[in-house]
Amino acid sequence: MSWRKEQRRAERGYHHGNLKEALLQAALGLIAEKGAAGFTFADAARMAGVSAAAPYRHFRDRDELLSSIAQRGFEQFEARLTAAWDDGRPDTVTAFERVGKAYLAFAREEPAFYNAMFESGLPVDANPALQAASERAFNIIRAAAERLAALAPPGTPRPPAMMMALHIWSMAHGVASLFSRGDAARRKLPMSPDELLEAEVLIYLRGLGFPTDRRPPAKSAEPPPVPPEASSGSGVPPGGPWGKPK
Amino acid sequence: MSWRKEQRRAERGYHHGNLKEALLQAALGLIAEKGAAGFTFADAARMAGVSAAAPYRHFRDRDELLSSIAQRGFEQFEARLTAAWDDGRPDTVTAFERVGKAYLAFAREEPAFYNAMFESGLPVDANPALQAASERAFNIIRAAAERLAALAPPGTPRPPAMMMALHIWSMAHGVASLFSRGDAARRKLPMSPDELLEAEVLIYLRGLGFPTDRRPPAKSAEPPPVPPEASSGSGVPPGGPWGKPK
DNA sequence: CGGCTCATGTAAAAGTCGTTCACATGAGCT
DNA sequence: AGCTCATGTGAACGACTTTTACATGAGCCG
Repeated sequence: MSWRKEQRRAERGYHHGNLKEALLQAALGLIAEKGAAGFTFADAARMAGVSAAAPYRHFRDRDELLSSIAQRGFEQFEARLTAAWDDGRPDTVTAFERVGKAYLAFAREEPAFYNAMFESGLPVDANPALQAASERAFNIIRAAAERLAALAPPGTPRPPAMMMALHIWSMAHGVASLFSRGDAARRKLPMSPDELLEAEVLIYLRGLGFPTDRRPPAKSAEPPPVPPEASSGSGVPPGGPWGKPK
Repeated sequence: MSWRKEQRRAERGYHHGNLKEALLQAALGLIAEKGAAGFTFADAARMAGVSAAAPYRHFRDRDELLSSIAQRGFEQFEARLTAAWDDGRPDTVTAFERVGKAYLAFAREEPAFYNAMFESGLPVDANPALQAASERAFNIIRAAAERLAALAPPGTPRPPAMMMALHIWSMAHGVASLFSRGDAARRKLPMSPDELLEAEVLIYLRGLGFPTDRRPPAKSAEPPPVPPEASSGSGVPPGGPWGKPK
């Protein structure tokens, strides 16, 4: 039973050398399989091959470990949203939808981070660093909404970018929470969460007056950083945004 | 300290008489203040004035208590949504938005239920009764979407009602989870969660081609159960759905 | 190279929970 | 009156969190 521990101890000596990181990784794995609620400080210590008291040299308590994970999560989240947005290339609407997909992809592919960030019940606003990280992630959506709002078709009132950002955030979060994870994900849906969110966003954007048809594959020429594009399409795609894809 | 317990015991004798209900109420209170994660079986027992083992005569384990609460929550939720929908009176769009507001109101006014239902991490689909209750609640939204879809303006493709229902659900859930409770609720918003959701839904409906202007106060005459109403309004309200109210 | 020091780890202990088990109580039926 | 079974008690077990006193050894200083 404990020969592993002994052996590992032999390998690394009395001092672990990188316990903090090892604990974070262990916790990540545990949260992924048992949820933030089921995750245990003692388990993480065991998994790292140290005593139950050792983690207290690196984290004030269990919550601080969770916060650290959430923090990292927000950072990775921000990175993925940033990459998806890609500064609005090749065009604002396409990039915008890519951000939505990235949101869902993150929820699906990083359940542990997502769990720690949004479902662990830890008070985000109690930790300034955590709040700042969350803010930075949201700012990606906000910046994207800003650019999108600037393209509002002339003649219609320009929607407040902040409101758009909050709307999109709530859609992505709602779909991710309800359909893209765990329990309700098993609810049999007429379409995938990705398709569901894409249609939702497209309908929403159309409600704001944006042209939302899929554009034809770009002619290969590199478009300028911020193409004018103001009203390139005409309007409603045949069948609507929910037309069966493929 | 313990005179209360003694006194209560004197009042009610060895047998509590209504322990199951008392435990549910106690748990509800505890969840409201400390969240489903922080809620403790032992605490509920203490609050009901019985030993820590007593609850096991009424619930298989802690999870079953939580499930019972979630179940009740879904039932109350369904009742509130049903009342808000009011079978589509006075007109479908108005009633539909009332359902959205009811969703938020429930999340705000019944944090304990909401927590148990959506944030406690208990496997909804593992409990058939729970799943059924959740299904019934969702069916209200679904039925409302059905009626709304049937009113789709002629000439435009008719949106699938199920999709609409899922979209509306995700919006309401997203707004409720992110802005209407606990942590992120303190994020300073440019508008209230209610206004946020209302605008979101209106824009969405407009994207589907529905007329979404506010109608003038009804002339006092009782409208027929399902008024025709198909395209009573003209289209875009001045300033858009996000126009500063009041 | 020898010794100091401090970060890092351990063991033990206290307090809390969840859960089980043998036993106690008393409400309601016969 | 007596029986019985649902309901409550107390004690006990193991797991977890957190604290405390003590151990180890890596890195630095002379």
